[in-house]
Amino acid sequence: MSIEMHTQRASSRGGDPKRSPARDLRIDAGTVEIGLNAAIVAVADNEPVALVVREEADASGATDGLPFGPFTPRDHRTLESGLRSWVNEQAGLDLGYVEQLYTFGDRGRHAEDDDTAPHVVSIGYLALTRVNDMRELQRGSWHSWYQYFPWEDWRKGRPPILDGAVLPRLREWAERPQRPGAPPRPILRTDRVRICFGVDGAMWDEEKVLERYELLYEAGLVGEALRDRPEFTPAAMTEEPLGSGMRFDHRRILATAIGRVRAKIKYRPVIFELMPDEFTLFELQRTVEAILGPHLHKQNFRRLVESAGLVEATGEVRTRTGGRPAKLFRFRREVLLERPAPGVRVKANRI
Amino acid sequence: MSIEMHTQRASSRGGDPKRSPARDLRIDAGTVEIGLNAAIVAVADNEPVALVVREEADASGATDGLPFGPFTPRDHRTLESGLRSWVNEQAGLDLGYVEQLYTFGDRGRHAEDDDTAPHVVSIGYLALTRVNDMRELQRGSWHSWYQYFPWEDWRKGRPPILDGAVLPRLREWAERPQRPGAPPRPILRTDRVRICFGVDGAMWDEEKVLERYELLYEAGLVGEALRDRPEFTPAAMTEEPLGSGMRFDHRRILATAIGRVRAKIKYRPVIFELMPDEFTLFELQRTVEAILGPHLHKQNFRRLVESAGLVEATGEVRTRTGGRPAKLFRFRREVLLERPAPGVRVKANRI
DNA sequence: TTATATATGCTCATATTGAGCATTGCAACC
DNA sequence: GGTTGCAATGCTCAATATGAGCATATATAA
Repeated sequence: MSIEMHTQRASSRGGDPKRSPARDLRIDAGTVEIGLNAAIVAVADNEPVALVVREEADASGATDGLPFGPFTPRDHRTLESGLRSWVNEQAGLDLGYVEQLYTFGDRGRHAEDDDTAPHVVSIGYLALTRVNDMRELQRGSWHSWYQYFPWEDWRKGRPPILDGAVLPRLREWAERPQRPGAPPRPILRTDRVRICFGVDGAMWDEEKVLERYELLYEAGLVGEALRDRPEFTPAAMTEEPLGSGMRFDHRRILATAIGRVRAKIKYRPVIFELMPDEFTLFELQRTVEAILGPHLHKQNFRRLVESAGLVEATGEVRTRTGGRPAKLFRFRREVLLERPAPGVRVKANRI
Repeated sequence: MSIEMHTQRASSRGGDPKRSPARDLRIDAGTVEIGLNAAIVAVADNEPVALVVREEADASGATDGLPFGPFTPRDHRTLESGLRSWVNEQAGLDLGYVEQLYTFGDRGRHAEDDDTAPHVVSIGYLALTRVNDMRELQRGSWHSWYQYFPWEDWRKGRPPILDGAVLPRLREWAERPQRPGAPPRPILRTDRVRICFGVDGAMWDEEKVLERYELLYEAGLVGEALRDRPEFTPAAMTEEPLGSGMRFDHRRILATAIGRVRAKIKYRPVIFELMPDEFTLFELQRTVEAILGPHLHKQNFRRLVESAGLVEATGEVRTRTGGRPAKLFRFRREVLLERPAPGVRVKANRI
């Protein structure tokens, strides 16, 4: 490949005919199919959920996946409008808050089985929605995201699966001797386990969802690794894979989405995309904790939220809270027009 | 489009022959070309620079662009390895730190002129590199990024172009009356100008580089708008476009890159990707200021950097600083193995 | 009526941050 | 050789922000 690649686009547009060979090469080797993938997230009853569609099982037996569809530039001017349009068609859901997550180009080796099949590039999106908007779904259902990532669920304290399965098996993998003659690893496996899973003095960082999933994938402990990589034959995997698997690379996209939400609510007021119009401060706190883990001091949380000007009292109260009635609040949309609108700036890593 | 889009990928792999019409439709309408675009950033002599290649002029007269090439899945397993490989071929540069920025699907209307041309989706990448690594570039040269965004250069105080040209023309655009019968705007133009450009009591947020560029694009004040949108004829644009233009959507990608670097150095130690092995704390501060703007308190900056454990003294000193000799420091790589490695946590928005 | 549970207001010790003064040590100049 | 200028470095102090807990208010349920 010695052609001047960065001039190709110019030649295809500028109409310089003598460059057509380059253009043919490009179409031949460079054409791919774009898949738009949506991690559509809500919180219902203090349970964070994602919209999941169930299809025929893949090679690993996974039936669940995220809603997705191709990007058809003929029909949609932008990627995001394409996504909104087919989520609306498929699920009957009008997305509100949408943000792009990441573009994944490698789908694991299974995608290269058929050399003539077009390569697929997945663009992952995060959408946040309210339970009110959840009616009339044509297909798909809402699943707790912790079903796919049980080690991420710290709402009842440290999840037992960590010490029961995840860490022992990761340690075995980390201490497995290297093949003789293999190059030394730039970062030790034990260090990677320590940083990702917060052991040996390191802290658990709830935002490292993707890093943890990818480490488990590399260690062959999740179903997708079994499916994608020949060295992990079913025989080699005598124990249960960790968490429910998903088709394609959808669990990776969901992991990216969870990590992004966890990071973003701390510095942008996106938590309110998940709340009904009116709510009590404790309901707001419970929603934050459903996403981050339950480590918030109640009084300080209200001080934080109120002093940042994120909410205003409606004047109403909610009774039947189990105790004293709670004032109702609504999101102060004006903060979006003020200084860089803050999120609920709860400190990361207080676990 | 009422087909079940999210099953298509399954059918193309699972081999359900009766679905081939859907597959044909997809290939016909859904195939695109992937362009990998690199914003390769360095800081030389306290000037933040990006690698720019110069080609034939486009419709707006722009000759500068970012290095880019197509993604050829046949040759490269991942998007990032594709990027690294052709940056190496084209520019003779071995990239170190690379991170994906954003995937842009709409290139403005000029891309739809030729209906048979494949649609291009641009995946933007940010790469950080050192001046030492800058030798032996086969093509391209380093340009100050403020050449393309003069309103972002606060190193000598508030840039004059803001009050001299940018804001007057934006205000004229914001106050221009709407066409009768047009739907009311969800956010007022004046509010958008206020938030993006920090006027009327709002604060200048140095991270909103992309938002500012896109507002100027929408207002028809940058060359690319002239090129892409028929309503901005050259006749309608009697004044100079703002900043140097770039080909395709490359200035948008560079804007994304600048905003990302400015945000990221505050919470991850990526600034050291731009530093030589040994440096004084003031050199480090100057590099941060080249990127963010010059608003750092020298003593507090050292306290911050040293107490975060980001650096360690080498034991050497640098003389000829103009005053007392300065201790030399190096990056403590170990922080990457400690708690979530922090950046230089200078507060945003102190301007 | 009392027990109980939550809502909410308030205090206080501690950590972090912003700003400035004081001192040190090389280099250039007389 | 001393003096002066300049940047490096050390240190203080007030203002805020943060983490934790005590105290009180007001519902519902037994």
